[in-house]
Amino acid sequence: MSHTAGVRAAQKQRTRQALLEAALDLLAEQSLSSLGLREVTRAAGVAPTAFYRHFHSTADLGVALVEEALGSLHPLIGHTVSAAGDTGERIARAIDLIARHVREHPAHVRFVARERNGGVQPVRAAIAGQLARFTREVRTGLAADPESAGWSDEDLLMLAGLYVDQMLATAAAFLEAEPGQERDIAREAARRLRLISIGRRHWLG
Amino acid sequence: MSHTAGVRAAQKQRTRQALLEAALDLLAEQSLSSLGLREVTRAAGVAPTAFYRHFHSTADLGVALVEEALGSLHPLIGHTVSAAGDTGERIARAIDLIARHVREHPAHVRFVARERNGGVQPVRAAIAGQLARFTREVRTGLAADPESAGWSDEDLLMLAGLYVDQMLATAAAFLEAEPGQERDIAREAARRLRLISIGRRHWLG
DNA sequence: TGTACATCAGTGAACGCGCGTTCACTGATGTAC
DNA sequence: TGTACATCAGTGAACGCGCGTTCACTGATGTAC
Repeated sequence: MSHTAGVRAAQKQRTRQALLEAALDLLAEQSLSSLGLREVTRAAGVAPTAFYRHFHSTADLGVALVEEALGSLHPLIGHTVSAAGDTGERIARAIDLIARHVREHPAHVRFVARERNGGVQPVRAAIAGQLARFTREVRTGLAADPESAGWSDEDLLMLAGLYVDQMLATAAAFLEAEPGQERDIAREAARRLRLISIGRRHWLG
Repeated sequence: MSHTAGVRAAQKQRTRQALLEAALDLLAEQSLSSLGLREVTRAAGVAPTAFYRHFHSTADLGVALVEEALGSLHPLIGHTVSAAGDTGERIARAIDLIARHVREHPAHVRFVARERNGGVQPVRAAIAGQLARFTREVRTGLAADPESAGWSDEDLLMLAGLYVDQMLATAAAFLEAEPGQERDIAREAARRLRLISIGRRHWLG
């Protein structure tokens, strides 16, 4: 393990990860614009000054969290949109996927929901950028569907945006749910998606 | 003007209003969870300690801001939902109304969008409460429409929720708009509402 | 109308505390030969 | 493999500053007679 290309680099990554995780933890109960650098380093178990070896500021750390929270989700999107099955099955599967993601990564989801309209501009911009990418990916998935024959690109983007917004709203609803309410939220979300699907089917003509 | 029932009370109201306005101003660029009491009193031109004569904390002030931002909107809602005209006209009018409201009260709208998922629980709860009220009011408006014959109350609530979420998303989009982009945002919002209306028309059967 | 007392919105000094940032440092890791 | 030097992630002391909260106060407004 002497020259495995970076004992030092690996340790640096570990500290960076500790900072990100400590921050995410603290963000369960506050927003980024009130998150303190000392708070984060204290929770991560390093000296305050170590922070500067990794980030310029908490806003900078926030942008890194956006990448961590949303960057890995892109493959999943295309997969879900272009899945097989009839409308009802696809809706059920999409909602299941959201529910599982919220269960497994509640802190990341909360962070994105909170900072999407939050007080830190670069983070807002980073989230908007990722969501715009999701919207384009969903659009591409929808375009491949025979049901989209005759649709303009503009209309496909509109529909994709509607779906992406709906995903986020559903995720946020799962987050706020009392234990036991999840089924109601899933049913309401399914109904909304069904209505949108019906609108889609009758959009032309 | 000696005993017009409250020179003192009137002055107190004026100070309270100055605090609310100063806070709203400061919240253009940060979120409530990082808003300081001293910051607010400085901007309002009173001593820090004066704050306590009006609010327990900035969270308490936030709840008052929610009331100010959303409380007066309820009459407007019913009015808009049960307006005359065909679908296209009603959609155009609703979006116009949102655009004007955002233009006239940008700070209030930004505050609500930001704190809806923000880091201050009582404020989040207050906003959720107001939005739930809006949803019920829209539902009542929709129920009066002949097009809603045969709809279950659950489905009407779902549709109302979809509309309310859409209103908020549109308002948030107007807020972020560069000058000149407003028309594009209005067109996209109209398209979304049209698709939802089509879904509504074909929901049964 | 005039007087004497009560109320209470806003003041200003003081407190202890945690903040972000600077700086020179240490010592393990990396590199050249 | 061994040695000598360079790099750099993390440290710890120190700084000035603004924070939220307490307290006793002041003086205009309100009330009772």
